Amino acid sequence: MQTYRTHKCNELNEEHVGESVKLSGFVKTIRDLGSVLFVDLRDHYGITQLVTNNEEMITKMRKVPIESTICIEGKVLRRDVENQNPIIETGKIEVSIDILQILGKVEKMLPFKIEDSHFVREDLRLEYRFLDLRNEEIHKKIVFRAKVLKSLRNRMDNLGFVEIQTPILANSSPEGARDFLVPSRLHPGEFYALPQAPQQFKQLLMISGFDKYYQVAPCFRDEDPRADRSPGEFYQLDFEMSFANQDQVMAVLEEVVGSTFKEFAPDNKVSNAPFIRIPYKEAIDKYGIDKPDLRNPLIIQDVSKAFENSEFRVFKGKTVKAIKINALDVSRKFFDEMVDHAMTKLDMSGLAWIKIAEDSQIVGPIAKFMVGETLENLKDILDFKVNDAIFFTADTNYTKACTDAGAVRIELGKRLDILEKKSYKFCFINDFPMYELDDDGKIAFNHNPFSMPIGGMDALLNEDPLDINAYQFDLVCNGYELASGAVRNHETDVMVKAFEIAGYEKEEVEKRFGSLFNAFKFGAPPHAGAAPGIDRMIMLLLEETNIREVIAFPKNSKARDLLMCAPSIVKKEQLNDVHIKIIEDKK
RNA sequence: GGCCUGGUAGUUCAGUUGGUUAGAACGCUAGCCUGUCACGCUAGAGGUCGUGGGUCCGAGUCCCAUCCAGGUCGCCA
Repeated sequence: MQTYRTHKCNELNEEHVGESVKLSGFVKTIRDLGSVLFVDLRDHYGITQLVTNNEEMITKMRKVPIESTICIEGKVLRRDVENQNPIIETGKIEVSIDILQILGKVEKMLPFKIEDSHFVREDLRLEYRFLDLRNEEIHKKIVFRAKVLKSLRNRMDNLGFVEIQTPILANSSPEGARDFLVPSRLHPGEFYALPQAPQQFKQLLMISGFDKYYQVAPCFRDEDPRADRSPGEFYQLDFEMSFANQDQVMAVLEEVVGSTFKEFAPDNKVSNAPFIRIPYKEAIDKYGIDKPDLRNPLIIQDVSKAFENSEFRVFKGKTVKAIKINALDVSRKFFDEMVDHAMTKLDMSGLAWIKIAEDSQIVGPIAKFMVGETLENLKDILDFKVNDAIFFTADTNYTKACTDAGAVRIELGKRLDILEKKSYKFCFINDFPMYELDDDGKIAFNHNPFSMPIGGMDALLNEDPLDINAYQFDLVCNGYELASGAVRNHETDVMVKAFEIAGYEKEEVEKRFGSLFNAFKFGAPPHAGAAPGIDRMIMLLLEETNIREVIAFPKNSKARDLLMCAPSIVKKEQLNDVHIKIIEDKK
């Protein structure tokens, strides 16, 4: 039986000089100097330099294509001081190639140089992902991910959570994204759905008395991807707690997520618990978005009042939002480019701005309207000084004025380079509205319908639905939504009422989530939970902006697996088995 | 589905106002080289300029269509 190695490629050092060793790995590079030849041998652990000046061995080694796997036997040799390589762990020694065995030869031209794979176009990298992953930098990210996962599990275990696996072949979810469907062979015309989240299962586990559940849960959603959103499937650290309130769930997130960031980003400033809580409405007001990047110091202010009696028709009677910046070093060109960006990229109808010049004069395209009462009011609200500049967004629709300002705030943060460096700023966005008006002006759930309305039945009966908030919150870090959490609604009468307000009959509720609804009738404990996104956490920790960088085998932006060629056409027999007939797309 | 950006050698890219034979670097092949570590040097091979139409004396370059890729909006509690 063959043994492949006595040591890994990161292990040998001066202590081993003189020993006979056996190493296996990938040929990273061959440096052929004629009468002496060097090989960098790479494995998962590190790199060791091999050397030979034996003519026969040189000839043999020259024929080994780069990236082949080889096994060598040789002696550990000390390198002269001037020939040492401080960059690699094993830089003080090298190993002679006395016996060479080629284990796996590269037979085709490599599609790209392994060291450069990070710069290669993404679809080619994904097609040859197994080579891409050989790149040490990319390799490390996957190992890093494993360490984070282990740490997360340890933290959950230490807090007394029990890991329980829930079905992958599950049922179609009543709310949210499109499902991935799996046709049933045994039951013609019926389908499983891959879970968008183990939401209903984890609630059932609470009713089963497991008290604290968690799971590194695969979640499947058939939606278009984004740079920060994995196509098709992703992982959440899903957890749920019985007899717990919102603060207790937040405390778990602070402990688990916060500490994990501190552990894996030791050079960065990480928010201390308790994380700041920002009610949803306040977030929209101050940041124009429900996932604010708090590294950005700019805050949006409401200046509608200043324009109530203004002659400036574009603003008069509208919601007007303002962002004040220090414009000491900002050129006219900066303003023009911001306006251009707002109109072309942000799809805004315009972007107004003024600057307070050295002589306290207001300058800018709308400066002439900044007079009298308007100016006095603006000064009161914004407290601006010489060299400040102010950007305005205005709209008859309150939310639109806010979100426009939010987009401008983000862009200003980027262009002015004022984001706090090396820091992870966490906050909770809470008090999400229970309902919103849909496109037809009807009352609809703003998020999933499982959350407990704040105020319970009393609120549902006596308040304007649009004023009711839910025990529903997000954990946000540096502008990314990291987790969603909620106190669940475990009271059937409150649930029926909640659905009634959204226009659903009781029968509809029982039909769409019958199992859960029925289970609630058997002594459900109040429960609450959350689910931080694991891929996104790791992406943030590695300071990546593309989530596919932290996934071993990601799908591309059209949800295709370019390596395994999925999805693919299947045999007719397979379709017959599951009672599926393909209908040609008529266009 | 909408919008933006891109597609030129195996890879990453350049290619000016439309003008002769489409270039560079790295990789690949062959040769030289005893201390390299992104080794160096010499030579060579390698192209349907995504695809299909069009304008023009002439298209990598301009126009139209289409495919592919990335981003973004819709969508995603």
